Amino acid sequence: MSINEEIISLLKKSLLSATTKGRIPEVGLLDIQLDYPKRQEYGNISTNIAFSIAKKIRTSPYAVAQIIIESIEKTGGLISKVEIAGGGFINFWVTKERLYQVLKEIEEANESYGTSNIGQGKKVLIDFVSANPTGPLHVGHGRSADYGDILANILAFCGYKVTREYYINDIGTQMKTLGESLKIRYLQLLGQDVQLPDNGYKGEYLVEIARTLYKQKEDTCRNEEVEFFTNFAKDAILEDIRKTLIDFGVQYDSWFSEKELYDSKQVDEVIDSLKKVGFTYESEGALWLKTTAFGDEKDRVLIRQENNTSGRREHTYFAGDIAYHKNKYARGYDILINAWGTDHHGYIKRLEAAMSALGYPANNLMFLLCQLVSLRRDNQPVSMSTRAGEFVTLSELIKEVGKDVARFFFVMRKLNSHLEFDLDLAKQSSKENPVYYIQYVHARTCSILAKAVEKGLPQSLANQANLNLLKLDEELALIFKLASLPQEIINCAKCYEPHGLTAYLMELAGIFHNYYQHHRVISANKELSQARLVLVNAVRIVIRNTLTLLGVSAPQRM
RNA sequence: GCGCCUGUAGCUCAGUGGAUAGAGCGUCGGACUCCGGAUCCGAAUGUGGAGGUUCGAGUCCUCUCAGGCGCGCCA
Repeated sequence: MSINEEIISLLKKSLLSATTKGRIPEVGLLDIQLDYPKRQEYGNISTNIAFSIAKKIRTSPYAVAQIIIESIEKTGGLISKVEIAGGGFINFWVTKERLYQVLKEIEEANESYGTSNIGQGKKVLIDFVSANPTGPLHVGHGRSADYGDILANILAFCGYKVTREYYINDIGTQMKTLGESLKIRYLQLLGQDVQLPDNGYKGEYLVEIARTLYKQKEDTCRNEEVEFFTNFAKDAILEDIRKTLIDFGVQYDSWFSEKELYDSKQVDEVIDSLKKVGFTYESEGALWLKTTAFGDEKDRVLIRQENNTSGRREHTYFAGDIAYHKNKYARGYDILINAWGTDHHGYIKRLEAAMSALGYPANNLMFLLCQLVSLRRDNQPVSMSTRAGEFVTLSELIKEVGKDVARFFFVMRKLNSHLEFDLDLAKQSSKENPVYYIQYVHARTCSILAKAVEKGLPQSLANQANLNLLKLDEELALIFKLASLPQEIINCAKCYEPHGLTAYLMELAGIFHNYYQHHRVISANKELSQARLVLVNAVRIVIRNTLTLLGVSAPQRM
């Protein structure tokens, strides 16, 4: 049990004892909130439980707090002091002995320190990035990729069974346009005077793909159908996307093709199901879904009006997406997470409506919207147009600032905030750059541990060292910070927000650097050195585990 | 026009309805015979505006101002 769990358990026992003795009326189930106070004089952990109880039974928070702490068990070696402050806050101080125990736990758990089981094996599908294969990933996709991957890491750490999935929109109007655009680029290479239409893909990358095609097949493709070019472009672009994501440290468990949903008739089937439940109708030559029945602003089209040029009735993207989500449910996931760009927010209602129409529970279908990213260089916003000399692709960003920096910067902000990526700061290799500041702690701890070996100090194991020697305030604060990692991770998992971990790392790094600056780890006092080496090793493990969750490397030397 | 999101320090942003609102950058001033100076210590600056709910509001509600995004039989 973690320290937080132990305190919650103490509080529950205390409340139970107080209510059975009739000192506090029965108040029903309470969600006990613990907090890490900002000020040292408020202890290690505090709770506002007395305020919530006082509100329900209309009495003073101070009186309730008084009763609670009188009923609290003070044996058990967890708490050294309990106080009431600020009119009803209950503040706890954790014993040194319990903190030393944490050092042992960290050493023993090693790579798995920070894990928990709040997920209880529930299956989660995270669908993220899923950019159309019509061009390279840009920096906005980078943020989604970073977010989705880190969220997946965190949920896995918390005991969920996680699948990372990329949904490929490999069919439909855009794919056709892509094929047409490539064909024109190819024919241009052959010297033909043909121009891209206004809606064509104008990016330089398609010219390069045309060159690749020419290298492979020379001029033998001039009479191929558009579909041939679509496939060639799609494969080349998907390969580029995959490679960029791997360079970024993001690996998917599953790549899901929209086209296969059509080929295997799953789209037709889901439309039949929707017809059967009576939520569809024909109008103006199209098939509509009555999403307004579920709170959408207007009804949405599933199958489009007959197209003049193709003479066919084509499905909308929406139709495919309904089949896709039905398929996700059918695969037995408990939680479906869609990490989308904020520009898709208008689309959420209609998809929820469709799933409700099919009878699926809406509450385990999550939409997490990722706000836009802007770049800043030389204190100026960088234009996001594809003008020459100004990068916009994720791949270029990785080349310029490095994977570690890019990943850390993308996750520093709350998902819902606009993110301004400061390239100048990102490229500084000094303390100004938070990534190096944190990685430096890891390198430093490794270096200290190596120095200890060099000096012939025996291998320091927590259960062999005399940890009682760690009694400085800085040391106890450092250990307490290490002790709070599992709870920090749980908090991130509960609200699907990983950015708290960057703040955690900054704080931990600050405490450590300060400690290091003022106290020698390895000194003439061998026993003390041993104890401090255990602490340093624990810091190393916590920094490494947290950076790993963030997809950032933990270098031993820098 | 309608809908969603965002307004917190000079800049970029944290901040589960709780205690004296924090961090990084930038600015200014300091610290090294040492286990890594890619480090450390110190200083200044405040919630867009108006009401309301509450014992308590940056956080919840209403209005207002400013910015972003969306409002296709595109995806």
